[in-house]
Amino acid sequence: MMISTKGRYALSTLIDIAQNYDGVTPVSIKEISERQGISLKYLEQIIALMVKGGFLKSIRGAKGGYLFTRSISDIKIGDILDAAEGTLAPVECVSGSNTCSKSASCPTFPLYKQIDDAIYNVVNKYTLDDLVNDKI
Amino acid sequence: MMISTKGRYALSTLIDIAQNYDGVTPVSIKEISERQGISLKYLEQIIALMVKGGFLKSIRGAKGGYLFTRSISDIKIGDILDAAEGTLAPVECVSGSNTCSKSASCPTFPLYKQIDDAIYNVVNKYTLDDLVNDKI
DNA sequence: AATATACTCTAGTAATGTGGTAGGATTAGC
DNA sequence: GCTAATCCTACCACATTACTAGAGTATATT
Repeated sequence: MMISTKGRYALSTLIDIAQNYDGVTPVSIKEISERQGISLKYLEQIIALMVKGGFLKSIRGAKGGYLFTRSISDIKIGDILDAAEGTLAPVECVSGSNTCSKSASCPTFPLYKQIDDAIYNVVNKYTLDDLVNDKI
Repeated sequence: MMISTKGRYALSTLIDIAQNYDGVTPVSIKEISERQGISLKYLEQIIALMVKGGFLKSIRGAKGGYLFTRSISDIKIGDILDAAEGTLAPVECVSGSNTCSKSASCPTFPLYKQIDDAIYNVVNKYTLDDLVNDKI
């Protein structure tokens, strides 16, 4: 399973916020936790990754919660999953910039690269808006 | 990393056998272990998966080793990786036959399904022969 | 027949990653 | 000042991964 609960909960959480934001009051972790059935404390950590990733901003204190920093049609699924999981690379040798030094002579490298490309091709094709509004 | 050492070693091992089989003497674990830099004992277990998967057959005793059961152009990469890893599914809900029961109403399911399809589309497009002879 | 070589099977184990839990500090609305 | 909420960091149980180890079985060669 290359996408752990972190990535899946992150996606579900952002979808939840998109669907439940009334336009005024920020969405609290407690609400999301109850609706999605995710432990409040674990969710805190996942949401922290989403804030760090720049998708959400927080409003502290009573009546606080989270809001999107920009339109959900500007947030790519691949960016969310990368922020939550670190990377979606199928093997380390094709992970981001640290491409393996022996790749030129490695008979398996082109395969791993194609798998990696295929995955990112899908997740970078869709935005959060596509998921929320069933455009996929 | 969705492809662990098991899957990677399995692939490298099969490629090694294809490249080093002289047409007469079976290829021994010891040889492969030395060439590929994989512990002999760990390799035993990985090769056992390849025998179980039907790609290799063993010749026991002195001068024994392993041979392919069929042409390497008839062995799909996806089948090798499935035999080694169990599954390549990115999330459990799209893994083989045990598709999630709530998939119809799940906003993320179509995404996971597309990722899964994209991965298998690549690994089922190539055979071991393609990797051995740089046709990829 | 003895020996060495090589596969077979099963158990154990260290290191790592996953999926949390816990507690307290900080901030802001009322 | 009380309460609701985020923030921060430490800790921990469990599962998986990546091996190591050892005893057993088969067979080619001498």
